[in-house]
Amino acid sequence: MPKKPASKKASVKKEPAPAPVPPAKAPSPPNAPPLPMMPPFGLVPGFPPLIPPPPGVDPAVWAAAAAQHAAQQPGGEPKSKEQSMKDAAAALQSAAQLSKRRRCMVAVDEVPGFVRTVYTLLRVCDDSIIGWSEDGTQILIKEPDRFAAEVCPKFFRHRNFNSFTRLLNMYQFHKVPSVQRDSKDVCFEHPHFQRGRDDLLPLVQRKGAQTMRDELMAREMYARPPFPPGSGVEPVHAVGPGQWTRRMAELESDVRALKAENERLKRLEAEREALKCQVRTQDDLISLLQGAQGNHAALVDKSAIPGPTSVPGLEAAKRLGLPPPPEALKEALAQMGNGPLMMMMSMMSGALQEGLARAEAEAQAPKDAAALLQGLAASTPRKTERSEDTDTPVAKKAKV
Amino acid sequence: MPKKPASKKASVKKEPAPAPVPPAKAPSPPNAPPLPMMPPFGLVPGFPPLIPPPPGVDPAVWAAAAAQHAAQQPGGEPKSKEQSMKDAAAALQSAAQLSKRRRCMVAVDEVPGFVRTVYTLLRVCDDSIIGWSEDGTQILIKEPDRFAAEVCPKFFRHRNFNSFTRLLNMYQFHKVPSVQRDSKDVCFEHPHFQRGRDDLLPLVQRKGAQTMRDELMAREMYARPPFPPGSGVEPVHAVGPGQWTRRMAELESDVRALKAENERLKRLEAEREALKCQVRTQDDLISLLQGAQGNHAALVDKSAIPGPTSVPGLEAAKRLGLPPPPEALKEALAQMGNGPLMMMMSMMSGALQEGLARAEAEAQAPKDAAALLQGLAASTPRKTERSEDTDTPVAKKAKV
Amino acid sequence: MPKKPASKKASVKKEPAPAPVPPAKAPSPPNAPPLPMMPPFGLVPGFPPLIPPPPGVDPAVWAAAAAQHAAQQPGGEPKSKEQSMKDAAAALQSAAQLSKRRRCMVAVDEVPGFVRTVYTLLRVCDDSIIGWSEDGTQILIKEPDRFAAEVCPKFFRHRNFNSFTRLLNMYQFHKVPSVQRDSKDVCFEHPHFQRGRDDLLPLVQRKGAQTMRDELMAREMYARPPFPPGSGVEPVHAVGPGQWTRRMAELESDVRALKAENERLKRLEAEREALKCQVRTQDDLISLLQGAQGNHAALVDKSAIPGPTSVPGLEAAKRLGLPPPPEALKEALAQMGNGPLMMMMSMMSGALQEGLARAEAEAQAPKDAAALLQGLAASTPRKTERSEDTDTPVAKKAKV
DNA sequence: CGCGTTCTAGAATATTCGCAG
DNA sequence: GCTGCGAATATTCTAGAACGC
Repeated sequence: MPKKPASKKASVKKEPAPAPVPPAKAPSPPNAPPLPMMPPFGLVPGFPPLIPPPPGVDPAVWAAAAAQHAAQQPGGEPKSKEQSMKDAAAALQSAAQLSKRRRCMVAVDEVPGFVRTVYTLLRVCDDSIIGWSEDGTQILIKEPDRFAAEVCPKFFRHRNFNSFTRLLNMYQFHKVPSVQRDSKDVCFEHPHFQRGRDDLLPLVQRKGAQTMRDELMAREMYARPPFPPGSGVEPVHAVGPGQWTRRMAELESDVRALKAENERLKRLEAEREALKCQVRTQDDLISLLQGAQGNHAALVDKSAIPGPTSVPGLEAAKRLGLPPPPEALKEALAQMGNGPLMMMMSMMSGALQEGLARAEAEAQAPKDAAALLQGLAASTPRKTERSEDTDTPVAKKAKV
Repeated sequence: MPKKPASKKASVKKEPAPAPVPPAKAPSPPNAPPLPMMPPFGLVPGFPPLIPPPPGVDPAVWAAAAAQHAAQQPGGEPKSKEQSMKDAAAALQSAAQLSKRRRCMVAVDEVPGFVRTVYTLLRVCDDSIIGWSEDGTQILIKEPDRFAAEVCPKFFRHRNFNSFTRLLNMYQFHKVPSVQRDSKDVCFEHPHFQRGRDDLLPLVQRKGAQTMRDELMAREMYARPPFPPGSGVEPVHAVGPGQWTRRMAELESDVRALKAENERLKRLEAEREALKCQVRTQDDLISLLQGAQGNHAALVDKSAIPGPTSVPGLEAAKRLGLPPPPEALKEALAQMGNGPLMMMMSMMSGALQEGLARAEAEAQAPKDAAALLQGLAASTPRKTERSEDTDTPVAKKAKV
Repeated sequence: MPKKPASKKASVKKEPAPAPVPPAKAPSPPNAPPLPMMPPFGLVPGFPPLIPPPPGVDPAVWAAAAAQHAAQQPGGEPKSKEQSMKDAAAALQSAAQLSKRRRCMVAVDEVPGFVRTVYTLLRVCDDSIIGWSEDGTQILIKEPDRFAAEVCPKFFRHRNFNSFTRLLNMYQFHKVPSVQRDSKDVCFEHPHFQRGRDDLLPLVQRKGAQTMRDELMAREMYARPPFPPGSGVEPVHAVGPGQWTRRMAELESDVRALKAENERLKRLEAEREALKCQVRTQDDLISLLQGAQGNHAALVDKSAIPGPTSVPGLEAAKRLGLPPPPEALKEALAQMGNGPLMMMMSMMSGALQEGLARAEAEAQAPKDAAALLQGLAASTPRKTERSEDTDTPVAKKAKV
């Protein structure tokens, strides 16, 4: 697995001014050495030193510890615990994130962020709130309330004790029933989570983590599934192993077909896109016609319809904050009596009738009819294989 | 699925001190009524009132709005915006959580917490940072930086603009590219997220919402092919379907789903095809109307419209000055009994008659016509299988 | 893998104009020469010198740096940072382009343009905005906002921080979460991107770069997972160990793509649905217009338009006993050469025939005409390849 | 074809709620 | 009762995909 141990320690300096999470108040003395480079672990007073030579330690984690250490360096004065916790929390935040994000199919020996966070948390928090059990195999939250209110928000994005326990459970910690009935302290443990044993931390893994899962699974499964593309094996247990080859082939075939199909759909989709534009344009046109109807002079200039987006009526409706009721238009149209169209129609009908009358009047001559007929006959059939096509609709309408 | 909308309001109080996310400083005025219950909506100044009787409104949300309202009640003085935002944020925090959590297989008309949060956020936040677009259809984040730094932590558990956008995308919002290149403002929209339309909010749903979950799950479960591994072989490491088995199963499941999906799409495609025809017909009609109208007002020619409005045949006909390529119309006509068109045509028949009549009048050479006719008839290849077909219509009409 | 670090320096001179290496004059201004340097590299104060003989350095880049350096020579006064950055950006612009174009199937040791740009950027930009981490292993963007607004446009074609990070990710940089939760500074790192180590830059390659192609391929092939179990089977089809892996990967990739595609199509389908509604509405509108036209008062009831099948207009027309065949747009129509109309007219030929026939009937020579007609129709050339013959007369007449 | 820019989605972890044993 | 877990959303980092050059 690819690991990048190099440059790890260096990254410690990454946190120039750890300036922990919350306050901006003098995170670190300006003149103070930015970040002492010495091995950062094992410096928290009262706690066993972390293994000095971090073997497979994630650089970020190392950095976190360093940051915390640095924060404590100046002096263990007032903020001692306070500030150190803050710093540690901050450092951990990033460390956790780092290791996690980077993970994705990580090496098996990676320490989950949460685990690291809790581990650090135990070192920097006030013992009156949370700490190790005497034997160093359990976590003892003595004051759950304070822990939730004061500690949680510094290390997590919440202030609920339940959220903390949820994650503990997620990482396979288990609650240890308190001996005393009334005591409010809570106790958790994990076989591989022990004081001073951060070498075991990588074994504390999330429930559904695929960290090594894949590898293990694969190895476990061993290549059972992809059973050798038919050799002489399938026949034996026809149902079983040979299945794989067949399934594989089917899958590939299906995928090929689907791809082709989708290709076709995509093409059609493009066509649809054009259709959309067309509809939009029609919409504009209709609006225009309607507008012209209402006001002969005020014709909407089409040039005013720059893009496909502007649909006069719609825009107006939008601006008015109206629910877009298409009926409104229709109603309005109905009420206002359609000017242009009606005009046009009436005009047409008038002219037609007139023309017809005239034609009739003039139609005394059969020869004329013949001439007409000629033209007619010539034009009618037009390469239509089945003339019904041409005639039928017309005929029907004519009858009406 | 079981719904228990009742008891919502009560649960609001579940968060004793919502104490918003960040600091512990005075989460809410000690004396202020925790959560006034009166109808809370429509009180934010400057924004259109929400519909008074919330139809599908989640009780928790209602409570949240109430809280926000209450916060503003005391006085609109200094912290007006400030404090109101804070309170709203706090209330929303819990409300959102509540409504969401409670959801689990929710009814479709529930409003996701995030959506409600954003909606409220838009009412209480400084307009110089974030607000509605003019027409109320878009979210306009005018100052993303300030939004991330100041607003986000009040309504969410983070201060990253990206996290905000991620969720917007999750809820199917889409970014609207800014017109100006240099402007840093960001714009998002969702078809059902509009100002003053909280009745539409239930339609804004998360991507993988469980609404469909059931269906998917069922389908996937139903087709559980993943179990093919040899019968007698796997038991050994029956630990779990390994990598390969799992991947294979997933693949097959996916392919199945895709097939079904494509099937559906294909069906819809057919529908689309009909739509196209309809549009084409409409286009022709509009052209016609336009042309008629053109007499009066000289309307802009449709060809001036940028979009792909052209109906191949029609456009071509226009440009060529017309030799009639009627197939397009015919097809459309044939495929869809289009009322308007038929009407049009019937009406036009008159015009044609007139035109013919005139032609007749101009036809001074009857004999020529007759001769031509004769010649034509004589020379014409007789290969017409059913000449009646051709004649019939004419005959019929003649009878009329 | 083939590496050709050698010959690089030589190639430097390849770029003649760039005023390469030796802007000898005033190598370093008195106080703080931003970028003094003879051989352009390795002179930045406070930073370890770049390796004088740039091994994998692209000539163009080298030239770019030189150019930038030269530009600064005159004086490192006011614009020092400002101008230098500008120049560097400009130089890089071209350099990047050049080197890239030149590349194509690059050698493995080429430095991608973006990488070089960032590397340079780190030298010339204001440290308060972006800079190296203390240990020189990470990029620290202290003010993302300013970086996006001020620096980005100088080195890239955008001003979005996200675009920058996208590329960083593309080149396998990883984000290092900020220590402070509230701090807005962003930190990225790449194992081979370190201060003063431009000899490592060639190792910073784009994700899909062909450089690694080989390695990846090899590794994947190598990881012949599905194949382990079979005992005596593999040998048979030992064609390729990675066969199964590859096929599987391809399948999965395909399925992913198909899923995404279908997702898109589904979305579009929804859009289409809206389109359908729109079309329907338009249809109604057109019907309405027409109806109004034919009869001012008799508006078709919308409720009567259930589906696309109903033909309101026609029905109305029927019921109203539409005024016969209307119109005569004659000259108007003829003049404006209206395509659709002409088309219509041609299609109306049937109706025309009828009208003519009727006229004829009323005329004095019914039978003659009828006879002629019949003969004509029967003999009429159906499916005449050249419809012009047929159509022309009619068209001509109509136009007249 | 490749790269850069943009928008969106994937993938892993974190936080919350509710249920079951 | 209360621990452990499923399931949904939230947050973060990274990758996919479309488009322009």
